[in-house]
Amino acid sequence: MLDTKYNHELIEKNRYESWLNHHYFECGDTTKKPYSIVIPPPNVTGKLHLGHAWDTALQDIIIRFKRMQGYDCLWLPGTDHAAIATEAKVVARIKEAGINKYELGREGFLKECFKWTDEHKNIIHEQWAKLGLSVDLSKERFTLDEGMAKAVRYVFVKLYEEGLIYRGEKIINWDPVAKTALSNEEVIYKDVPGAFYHLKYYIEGTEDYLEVATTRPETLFGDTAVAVNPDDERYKDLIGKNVILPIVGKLIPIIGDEHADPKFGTGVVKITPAHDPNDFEVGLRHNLERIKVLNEDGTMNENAMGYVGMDRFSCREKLINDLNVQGLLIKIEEITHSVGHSERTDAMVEPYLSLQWFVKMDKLAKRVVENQKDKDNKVNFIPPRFEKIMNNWMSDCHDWCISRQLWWGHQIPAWYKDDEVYVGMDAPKGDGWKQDEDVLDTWFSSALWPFATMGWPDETDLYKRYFPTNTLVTGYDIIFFWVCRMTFQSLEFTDKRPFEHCLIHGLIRDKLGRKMSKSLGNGVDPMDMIEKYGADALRYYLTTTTAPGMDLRFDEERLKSTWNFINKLWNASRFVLMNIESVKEIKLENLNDADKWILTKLNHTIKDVTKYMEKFEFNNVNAIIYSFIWNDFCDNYIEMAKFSIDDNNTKSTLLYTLTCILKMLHPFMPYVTDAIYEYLPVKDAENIMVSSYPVYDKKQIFKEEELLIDDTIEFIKNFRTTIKENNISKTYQVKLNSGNDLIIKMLKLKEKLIDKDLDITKFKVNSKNYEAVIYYEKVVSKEEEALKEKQIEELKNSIKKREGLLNNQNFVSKAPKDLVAKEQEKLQNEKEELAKLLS
RNA sequence: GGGCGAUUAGCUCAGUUGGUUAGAGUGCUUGCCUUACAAGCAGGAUGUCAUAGGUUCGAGUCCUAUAUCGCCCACCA
Repeated sequence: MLDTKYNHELIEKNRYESWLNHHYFECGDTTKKPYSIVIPPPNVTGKLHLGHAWDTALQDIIIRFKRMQGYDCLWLPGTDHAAIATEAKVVARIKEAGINKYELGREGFLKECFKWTDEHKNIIHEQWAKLGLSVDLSKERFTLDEGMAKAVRYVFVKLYEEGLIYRGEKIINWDPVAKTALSNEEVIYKDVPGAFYHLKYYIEGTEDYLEVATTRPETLFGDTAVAVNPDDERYKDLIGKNVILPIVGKLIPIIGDEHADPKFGTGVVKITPAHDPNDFEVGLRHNLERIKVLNEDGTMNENAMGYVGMDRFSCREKLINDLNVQGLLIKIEEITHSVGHSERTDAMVEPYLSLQWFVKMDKLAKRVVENQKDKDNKVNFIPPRFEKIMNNWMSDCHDWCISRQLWWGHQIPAWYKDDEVYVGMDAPKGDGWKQDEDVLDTWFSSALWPFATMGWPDETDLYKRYFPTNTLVTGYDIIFFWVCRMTFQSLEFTDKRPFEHCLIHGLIRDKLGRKMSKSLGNGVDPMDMIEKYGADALRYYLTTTTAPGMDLRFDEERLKSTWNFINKLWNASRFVLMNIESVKEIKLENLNDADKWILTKLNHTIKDVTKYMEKFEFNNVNAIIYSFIWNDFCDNYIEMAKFSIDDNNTKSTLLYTLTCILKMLHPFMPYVTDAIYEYLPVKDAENIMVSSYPVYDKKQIFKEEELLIDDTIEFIKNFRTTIKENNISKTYQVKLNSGNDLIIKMLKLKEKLIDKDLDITKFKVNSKNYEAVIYYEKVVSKEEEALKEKQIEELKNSIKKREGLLNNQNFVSKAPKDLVAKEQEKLQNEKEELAKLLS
């Protein structure tokens, strides 16, 4: 027997271990159809946050649902080495011990990274267990494991051979703190206060100067031209002449280039090809020299003359001062402009000329867009609007900078000897070859996740059976980083989409709608919430409160009310279990009206719930199942069942309905449903998670009884409302013109029934089939008189409106017939009601 | 500059292909310790569905503008 109170802590304790011991999460039953999901591997950088809890709960719901529907389910777990993020954490950790990574050396540092990784994998495992995730741990992978390394090398080599990976000197985003290149996607643009410095670039041999505005004056050491628009009447005659570069004193040409926008600023742009992507392009067109002025750590290099070694920002300050002294500074215009920052280190990113590896995107991206036009092979986004995001990005994206000047990651499979480059799976034979020191962007390996984790490039059984995967679940914030890249790599290398469905969820925000972040201190630890309310409540709350794709404002009050819902389920189960001990087998025969009614409602529920489960609309699942359990099952059926509780048919119905409820809730709240299921005297499986999902059964639809009990409930409600609203004292008597046994019992009318009219205050109560007159002694107060007046007024208005509608020939002829009939019926009812009030 | 989303009860959110009295939870309120549950039961009140037009017999829902908030992308010398 269940305890008197729902105790999530007690229920969830040790249950996960038991599931593991039974190997319920493991895939491999080849008699069934396969269904697969790969987990978005969390970074091994820290603990899981609420977003992870949401994301993984969604996946667990899908996988448990499919498992119960009879699929052989693989939910493949794993973690991501998170190159730059983890390296930054480990660097910080060893720094506390007073060590820097260069002292440790590459090998020693990687050892530290693996140590860190193991620690965090443990934390993640514990948290997955707390959440109750039914991942198949026997298939767990890591983005930096042997198999992934093989796949990564294979892909790199292939793309290189096809000319889709190349090495080139380009302007990339440089993080001076992590001292590595970044991809465009790893740069976060933020609006920060800055300034436009207006400088004088004197024209050679004259007293005239060009006014040049720049936000980064310290780059002037790398200037190799100033550009004006060739159509700009103000300056076009100057093209071909030279200006004197301030401070440096050397001559640089004035060139004409479309890049200079006559309407922007002064219309004159200084050109620094090594430190600006646009200037780089200008430099190419005009064959300009590229002069770097910065070191990797953001200090000024030897080209910065007297400023060598200074940090870029102090250099800027001093330089402006010096320019001012020399009369070369015209003005400083304070502005707010958006400046790129490193996603991980938050350092201001420096556009920087550098030799890096790139993935050429045109062809790969085009294929994604093409594939999305193929109905049978596209990735189906839920909600569909996110497809546009992928298509837009894939239609206009730059080459992907994939090399990182880090140690933690997949080392680039390229070897150099003098001017020779060798790219291959393994090191080339012969002496003198040196492997590229850099590693790959972490997303390069994550992009292969859905197939590389299954053994690809080998044609393993796992790969053949479970790839392509069925569904991927992730947040909209990583569509660019991950979903797009998985899609193009999958199409390129397997000729298949990586997943059939892509369920997109939003971000978790705090109650005020702000992003949860460390700096705001508004983060909520999912483990704290599990401790307070249980994993079941947290999962149900997270996955059912918003529509797909929407952000979620975390509201602890609502989580609390979810706990109440589970408590309700618990108590309903208690009631059932207390009364069905004698049931040895479920027999649904000789049922009474109420039994038939709940079975009918149950089957409607099963049908709708299944429909919405298939569509991943879990908020709609909640709306249906919540009201079925609370309103239909608890408030009405259990109350009615109390009158026939000794009847085995009612017992069977109670048990059967509860079993179906538990099964429908199981994907959402695995712990409590498993615990209650264990107590059922009759069950169809050794464990609820391997039991079969309820199926809609037409034979359990009893239309007539459904209407009858619906009407009975309607009548009971009307009766209670009448009593309450009219303040009718408990001594009332009732003449039941037409009623039924349930009405008498539910309303406890037995002692109050009379069979003749009385000449005292009375109220008529009715529903479609039933009618009663309530008699009681009461003087009507003024308030009640006023209320009555108001009701009459409202009814009259409503009747007038409805008559208008029904007199409208357009409506009568064009609207569906049953709708018109319904309206007529409503009108009739209203008229009767009015007559009653006026009597 | 381009795109996307949101705007519905005090609060947090639903609202299917348009169907005529717009829902839930919470909060508020009235009465109940009715032996599954007071973390509950039985009732009640609360909305110009952001604004303005339009289409339609009928609009929260479709169309066109506008406003406010948020997000993404691009640009920013």
